[in-house]
Amino acid sequence: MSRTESRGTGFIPVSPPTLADVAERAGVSRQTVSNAVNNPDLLRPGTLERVREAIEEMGYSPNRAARNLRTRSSQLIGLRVLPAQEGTANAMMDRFVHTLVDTSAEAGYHVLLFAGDNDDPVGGYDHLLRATAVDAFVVTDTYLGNPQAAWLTEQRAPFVAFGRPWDQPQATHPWVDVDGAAGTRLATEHLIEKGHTRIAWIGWRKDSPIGEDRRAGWLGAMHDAGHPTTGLASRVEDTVQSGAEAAAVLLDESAPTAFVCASDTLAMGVLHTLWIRQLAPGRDIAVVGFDDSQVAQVFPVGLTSVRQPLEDVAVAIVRALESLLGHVHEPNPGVLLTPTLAVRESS
Amino acid sequence: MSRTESRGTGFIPVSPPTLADVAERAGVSRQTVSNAVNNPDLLRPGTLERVREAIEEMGYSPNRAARNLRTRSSQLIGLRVLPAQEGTANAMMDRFVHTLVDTSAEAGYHVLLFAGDNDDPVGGYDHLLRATAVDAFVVTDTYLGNPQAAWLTEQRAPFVAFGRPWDQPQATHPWVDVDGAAGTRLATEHLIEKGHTRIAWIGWRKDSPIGEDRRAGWLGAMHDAGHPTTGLASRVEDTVQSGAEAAAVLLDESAPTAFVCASDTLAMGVLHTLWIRQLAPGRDIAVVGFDDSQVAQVFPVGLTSVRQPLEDVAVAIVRALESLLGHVHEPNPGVLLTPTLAVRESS
DNA sequence: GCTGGCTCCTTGATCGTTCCAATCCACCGG
DNA sequence: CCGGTGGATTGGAACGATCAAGGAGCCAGC
Repeated sequence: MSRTESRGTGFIPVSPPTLADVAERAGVSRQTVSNAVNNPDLLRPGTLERVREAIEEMGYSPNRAARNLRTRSSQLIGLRVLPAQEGTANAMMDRFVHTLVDTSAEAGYHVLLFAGDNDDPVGGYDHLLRATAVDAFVVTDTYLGNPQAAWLTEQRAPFVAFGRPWDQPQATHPWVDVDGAAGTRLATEHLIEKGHTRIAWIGWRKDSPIGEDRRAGWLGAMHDAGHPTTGLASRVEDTVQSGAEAAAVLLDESAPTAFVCASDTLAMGVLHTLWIRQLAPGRDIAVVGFDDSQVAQVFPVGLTSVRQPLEDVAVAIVRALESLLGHVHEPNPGVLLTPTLAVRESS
Repeated sequence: MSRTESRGTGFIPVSPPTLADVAERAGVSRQTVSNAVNNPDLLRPGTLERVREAIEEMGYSPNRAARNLRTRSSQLIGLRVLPAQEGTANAMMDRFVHTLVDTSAEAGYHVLLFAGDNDDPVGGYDHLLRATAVDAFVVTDTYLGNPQAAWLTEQRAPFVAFGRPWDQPQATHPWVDVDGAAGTRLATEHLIEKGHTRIAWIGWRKDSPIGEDRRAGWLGAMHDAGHPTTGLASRVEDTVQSGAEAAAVLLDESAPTAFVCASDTLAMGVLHTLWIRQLAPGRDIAVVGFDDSQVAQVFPVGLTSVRQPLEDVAVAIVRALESLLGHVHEPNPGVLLTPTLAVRESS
């Protein structure tokens, strides 16, 4: 009963060969072909060879849906995408997603994107979970008060977070994060080494633990070096405009010679103010941003910026996912990676 | 035979309810529940109500794998992601992908990302196709000589291309593209309106049909206005450095008062040269870029840029996919959309 | 009263794979 | 010669949904 023959009639697309087709051709049973694919060690070398030839000749690939149904797994990892933010410098997700896709592929997984909805933060997760459409999630927006991590834990859904559980220190889910404080410390120490003593900080509002973390790096480095910090810190919204205004105020009131910013967006604001005041970035005033965005890279006066090791983050996340899905209990659920500093002309 | 009871023992995660579970609870057959989900019109209102209640109470969602197996479709759309390019201004894929995910979701599809490999341009496609892991593809990198479109056509795989089949005018696959020439024409006419007559062009090498298309828009607008173009065009690599050098040469030799560029990356190069020469963008020399990247948006002197309607592109692509997968024959396979101009201080 | 047609619902088969238990076979020691 | 052993292979069942037929039940019409 050759199925390809009975089906391959004219325009109707020929359906791909199945296990049974391959089995018939190789003169073995379905299960043997299945084993050849999944547990080659179980076959005698000769048989394996024969089956492999048949697979090759027929261009066989196991049907995903059937395998998923039987094994109750989809080999898919869900990643929620948020609305693209216009007017900010940050397009780092590109880098992260690409490595995530690459690394997942090596581990035998694909990445499934689904839409996020701020009104219903767990809706998308719920649907995919109940339909067993994905095996696990990667959660990237672990901002304060985000219910996703708690909800997923409650549902016993496997997931790995990009970002520490700031507001839930008792959380036990695996996470991977970048040590923001280490990044800003790196930036500040770099500036101190260049001879700066009055280094200002422009960061986010106090309710952002990520922002406070980054601020702590600047503060720590300044304290360690014995430099003053009073009047040198500012906390604003993450927009170019806010950064520009904060820089203007700081320049007027505290005469800093360098700026460390919580984001490239804010740094662009600083550069804007310098531009207006005819101050040359790097020569007159040093500026360091955060995220090493494309903006930092192509800006005429290259912007020195803290670069998150997003590739390493993605790799660590996939590792965590693997041990999670392989039912290997990982004793230490948290991974903290250290960023680097991309030094350019602005410092 | 209550399955949830027999399974929900202690730590073992309770498997989601199945069609049969819901059917038992609602006192109907499996098929009736299936119809309640997929063809509600077939049920009597009372029955439908009853089944819906059962579905609601049990939190039932159809198992994706089972449905996929039976219907021979995955409700997944494959999108190949390319390595993130560093040092260029362009992160427009973010915007595109997000809308694609949103629009696909409305049409009942999810987006599956898979890794691209330059050595094996069709490898990823081939695997997913043979495993019937996706229903269709969105092909974004339709550069010259790219074998994917032809290969997919040959395999009778459903796909929609973002980008015209430049080198294969006889291709019949559906595609959606942005009219680059219209964009640069818009940019050039905008500058002409501002009183400029010596408007220079900085574009890509001649072997890029997209680049030549964009160049044609500038050329056409200049001709129509009766302005000279000789010595005002330059073709270079798509890097900041090349853009800067080209701008320097053009300024020295042809004294343009404005630049239209094939990309924001090149425009950044122009701005670099202006910066060095102490020329103020927008006041002394006008500059227009292409893509409305984040760089254009956050640059201190906002960069006027041609903005591709990526949201509309994504919507059109999903429409095309729908009619493709619904076996509706679309007589006109090509959709050409017109970009807009995001005017900022640089012009 | 029987038929035909309609609406509403049910039953058995099927999609292509992997799990499970059984079978086959060669080899070995007693 | 027989039972035990263990590796290689097999056939049936199951995963959970939809498809394709096939009933009930009801009503109109002759």
